Amino acid sequence: MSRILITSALPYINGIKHLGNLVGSQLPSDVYARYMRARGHEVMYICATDEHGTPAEIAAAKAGKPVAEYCAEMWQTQKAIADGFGLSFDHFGRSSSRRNHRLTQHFAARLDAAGLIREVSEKMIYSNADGRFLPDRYVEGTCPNCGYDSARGDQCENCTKQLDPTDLIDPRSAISGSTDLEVRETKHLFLCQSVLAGQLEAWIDSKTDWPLLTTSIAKKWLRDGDGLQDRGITRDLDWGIPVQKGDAPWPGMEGKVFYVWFDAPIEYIAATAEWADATGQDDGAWERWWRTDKGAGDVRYVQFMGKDNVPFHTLSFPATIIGSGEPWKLVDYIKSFNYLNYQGGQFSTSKGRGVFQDQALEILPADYWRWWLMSNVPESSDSEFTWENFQAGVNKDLADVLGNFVSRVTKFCRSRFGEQVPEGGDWTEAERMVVAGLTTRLAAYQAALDAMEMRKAAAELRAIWVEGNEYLQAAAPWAAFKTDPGRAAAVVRFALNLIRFYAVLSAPFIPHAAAQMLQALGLDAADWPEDVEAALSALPAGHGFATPDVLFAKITDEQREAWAARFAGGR
RNA sequence: GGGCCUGUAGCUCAAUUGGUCAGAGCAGAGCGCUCAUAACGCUUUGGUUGGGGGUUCAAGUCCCUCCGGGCCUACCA
Repeated sequence: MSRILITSALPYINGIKHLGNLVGSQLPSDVYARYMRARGHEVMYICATDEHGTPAEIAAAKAGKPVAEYCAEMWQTQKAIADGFGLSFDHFGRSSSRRNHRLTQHFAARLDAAGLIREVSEKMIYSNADGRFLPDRYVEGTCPNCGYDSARGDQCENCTKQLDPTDLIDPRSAISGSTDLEVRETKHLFLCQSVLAGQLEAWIDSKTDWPLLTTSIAKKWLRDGDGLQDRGITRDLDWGIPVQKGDAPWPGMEGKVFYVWFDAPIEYIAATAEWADATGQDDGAWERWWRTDKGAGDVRYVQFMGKDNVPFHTLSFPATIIGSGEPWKLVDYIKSFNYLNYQGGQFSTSKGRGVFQDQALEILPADYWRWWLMSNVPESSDSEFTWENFQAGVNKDLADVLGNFVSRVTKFCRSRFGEQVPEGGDWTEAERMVVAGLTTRLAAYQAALDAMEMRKAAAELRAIWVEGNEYLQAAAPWAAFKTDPGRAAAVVRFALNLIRFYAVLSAPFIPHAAAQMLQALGLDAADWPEDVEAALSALPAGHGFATPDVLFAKITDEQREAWAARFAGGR
């Protein structure tokens, strides 16, 4: 048994996320966590909301609520949605927690003591009407290059020229539209990542088994231009973690907070501490996951994220950890994903284009989404959601191949033998062949999941389901029943055991349906099969079951068309 | 502008990292079965691997070039 620490990238707090946010971190990490638990490993699976930063403040203002209240409510909402999708976090924390405040301030103090923090004085745009400094992208104006009138302060969307907000002609606040802007001098703390660049590069180079996507992004940042740049880790905002050296004030930094990307990854650790608090345990309980001097030496730590998160997880956060000089656990493997597009374009929160997580759960059970998203997860390149593909995949895989198998076996048994596992007959060559085939398939399935190759794992699982249909067709218990009822009984007994087998193996991907299958068989739980032959003999003759309802109703053409129209845009 | 990824059957993806006639699922066609959610099984059509050039005994894989798609470029997160 090993100990596996799993973190999913933190969803940002400013509203309900669309499916793209699920597919690249939360779902694959959940499949992995469920699988590893099923294999008997000790798992700590952590996620949290990422609550700080300008967008959170703006979203709260739009909702007409104090930001703390807004975040608390949105956390509840996101938690409920995560539960709805069956995400099995050991703890779903908040980056605004007391634990994260203390830990973030602690890390800053350690970095400062190590000489890795320097003060930088910067000129920033201040909006008098908004009463706040504006990040570059929140300053709009006319592009000096092409004349586009809605260019942003970081880059002109029209001509793609990189800009400085002070370059803009007639600059205005993107928040209020106010032109009452001024340049103000402000002091910020920078993390001296450049000092650690050599260590970081050596560390990245040692990770030869990481996805290409992960290492290529990391190396790009390490080597581009003048190499890894120092990074500002503080902001002039109200909502956030106050800049302090541990418990002590930080002279000159009064009224400032840490940058959201500094405190967000630290929340992985803090959320584990929140978990210990919530379950009434002491610090040792979470430290044994995170401190290599306190028991985390044998932990394998895996992170899941979309590609946009990779620089912060390969460089900034490791710089924080390494720079602290303390024995915190560094990530062992980073599984990164590309983007999921929607019907030929991007999912768009602002345009209401695509399916949002709450809407997804309204229209279909979680397992439909889990299955399709994971069997089409963007592992090697961006992938695309279309309603046609979604309908075809779900109907064929879940309804026809798996659901119908459960249906045909249980209904046939009920009509011929009644609702208990039938007695009589013995295994023949046919059953032994299936056991041999499934043993090979199971090994491939496990290998894919061990390697976090989600598409491959899904394909193997599907192939395992198909074996059941092939077996039934060949064994034809409906024909055997007429001449040799004992043989038919043996086939049905074997097939009912296959349902149990499928429930166990499918649970990482479709936990709700798997639970229904077990429940129909009158079981609360079932162990992962270490031996296929034994697993397929687990249900004895005489064991009662209940013929389940249709496991997966098919998506009709009418539904598909209605949804395609509803989610085309304009939420 | 710079960097990275990507282009394989109508669709979605594989191909042990340079090594048998480039494979699977879906869709299409034919046959079979009748237990089942008109479900299942078997067989089968379909590819000059985006175009062109090069290296090699051997290229989907490496190099050059052109064309298309995408991402990143450090204050959105």
